[in-house]
Amino acid sequence: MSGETNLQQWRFALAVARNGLSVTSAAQALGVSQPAISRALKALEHTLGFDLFVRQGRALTRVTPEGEQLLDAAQRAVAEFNSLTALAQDVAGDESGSLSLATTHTQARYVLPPVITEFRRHHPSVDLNLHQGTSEQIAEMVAADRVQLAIATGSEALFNDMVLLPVYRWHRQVVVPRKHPLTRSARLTLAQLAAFPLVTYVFSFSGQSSLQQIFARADLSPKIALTARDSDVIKTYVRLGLGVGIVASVALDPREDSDLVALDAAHLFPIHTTWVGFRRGTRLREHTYDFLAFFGPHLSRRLIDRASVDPTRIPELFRRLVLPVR
Amino acid sequence: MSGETNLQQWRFALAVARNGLSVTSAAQALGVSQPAISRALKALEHTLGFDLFVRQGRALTRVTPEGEQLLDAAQRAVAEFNSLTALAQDVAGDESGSLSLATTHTQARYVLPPVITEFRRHHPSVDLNLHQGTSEQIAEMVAADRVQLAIATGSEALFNDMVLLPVYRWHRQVVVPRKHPLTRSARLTLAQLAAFPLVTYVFSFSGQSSLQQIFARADLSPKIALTARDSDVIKTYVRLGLGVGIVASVALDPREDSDLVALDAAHLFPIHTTWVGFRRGTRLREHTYDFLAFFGPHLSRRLIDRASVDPTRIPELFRRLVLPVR
DNA sequence: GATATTTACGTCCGCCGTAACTATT
DNA sequence: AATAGTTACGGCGGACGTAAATATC
Repeated sequence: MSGETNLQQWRFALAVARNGLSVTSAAQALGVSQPAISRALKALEHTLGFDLFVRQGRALTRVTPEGEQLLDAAQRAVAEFNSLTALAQDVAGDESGSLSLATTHTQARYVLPPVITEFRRHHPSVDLNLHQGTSEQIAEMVAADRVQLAIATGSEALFNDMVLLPVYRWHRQVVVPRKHPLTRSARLTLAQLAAFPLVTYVFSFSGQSSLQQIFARADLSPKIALTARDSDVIKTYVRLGLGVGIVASVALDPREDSDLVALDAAHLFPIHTTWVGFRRGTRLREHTYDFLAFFGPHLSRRLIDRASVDPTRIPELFRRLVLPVR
Repeated sequence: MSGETNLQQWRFALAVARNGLSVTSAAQALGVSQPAISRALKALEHTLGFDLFVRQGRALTRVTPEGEQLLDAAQRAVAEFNSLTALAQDVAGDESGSLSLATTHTQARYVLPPVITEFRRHHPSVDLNLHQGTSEQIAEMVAADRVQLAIATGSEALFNDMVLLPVYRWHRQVVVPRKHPLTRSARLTLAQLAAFPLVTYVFSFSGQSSLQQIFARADLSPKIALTARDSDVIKTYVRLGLGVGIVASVALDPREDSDLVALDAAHLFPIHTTWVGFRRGTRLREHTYDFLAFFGPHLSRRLIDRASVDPTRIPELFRRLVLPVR
């Protein structure tokens, strides 16, 4: 190995690895020209004396075994340097900076607005980037290092190497128009529900603990009138009488949705936990700690730090905490 | 904070901190000109927006509180980057590089020669730097990051933030010329010893478990004929009949010292453990693992890695190991 | 006046972006 | 043809060393 490598080269290589082995998208993600990446990568591999990526023609097809090892170590080095920078800014009392987060529709639409408002009030000069997407898209943004925080419900398996902190729990509610037959029922049952066409989230019908399976276990197979990606669409179609809606409890606004009747369904479906996550090895800025505290008041700095050090202890650390149910 | 800091700046700042806040010696240690450090430091502090060092006039007198925090984090970042580089070289199968170690006279003179020989045979292209000094000097070299490995006996307190692995144990032996009265004694006692002037190491008479105290506890106060810094000097004066020598057991060579008689003194003085240490957070090169294995065959890669991860477990990890006594 | 740090200056090297080129589909 | 990566070129900026200046003791 002749010569020195530098952090920038590793940053570039990591960006390539994280952006589907595409030099172009890595360049876009980092805001540099594409030749810059291409050249730096070549120089890096040259000083290393071996390749990090396998090429087919000019395209990168996969990471070499050596690359796996080194990119892993490089990730740690880059993370450590980023932590240093974050610490420096905090010590400087520098209020600027950015906070980028990715979350789902329901969180962005119903849960986060007051949190964001509060945050902006305390940190007006931090520029906030909120990205909305499916769990998969959120996971992708995290993987490509485009966001610092991820907020989602379930799908923990998609977020490897992250520290996932439970924030609050919610259950499903059934929504129907006024005067719907179900409003006369004192305590809903699955059988009653299954008698009507259902309108609910797309993802509620796939996966392990899907609604499908819950009904199936009771030997019921309800008709699905419509699956949507967000609660607003669901409520719209419930209003049109298309069927009975099943939405997250947080997605109901007493005022806005006063034309609808919400029926408790906590006893029918399992409870969900919404979490917020960040990459392991990241040092959070002061303002990020603040954001987390606004989001979940139990998320004290002390608790977050402990969880960061050893994420396997998270269940234990949160066991005694009574998370709010919304 | 405006602009970016870079690793080099932090390396420089760390070097200054580690070299007694002297810009000049930091420059020498890093092999760069002194203005380079001075300038980089100024630039770093400027982008940070606050000072890392307190100045009195032009001289640096101490580290600021902010500096403490940041240099600590910077150390981690730099160490992580160095680890990356070390890994890269190993993955490249790069046999070059260097291994620098600091140790005491006894180790350098009696214990290390075969280790070094073996090492050179396996890694002829690694250039080896062996520095000899007192425990304090060794600690200083470690602190200034001028050596990767330190080998010493006792003085653990001087080597903070290091991983210290026990290698072997040794006891003291009494050496006298042939026909010395003590050679007739079957089993030495402190009282017998105290009847003669003693010749031994300087450091054996200072500190916690010094010879002085051992004799004092037995109400004895032997006459000290000479204290030397190395065993060769001691043996020389024993040969001249100046007194009875007390040396490390490893410092006796059956052939070379055939004109002297060695008397067992293991029952009189506490046993010592010689250790080898390296800074926490360092990633060792392959050849360094090899060196350690040659030095202490029980120092397997697995054991070293475990000890590195959590040095507090070292006593536990080594408990079941029977260290050789020499 | 000696020592250590800072400032000044000239040079060089490295990295970047634009643009042209090339391989692959 | 379009897409993605590489090579070529010109320019800018950062970092270094030498040398001079300036504090500080």
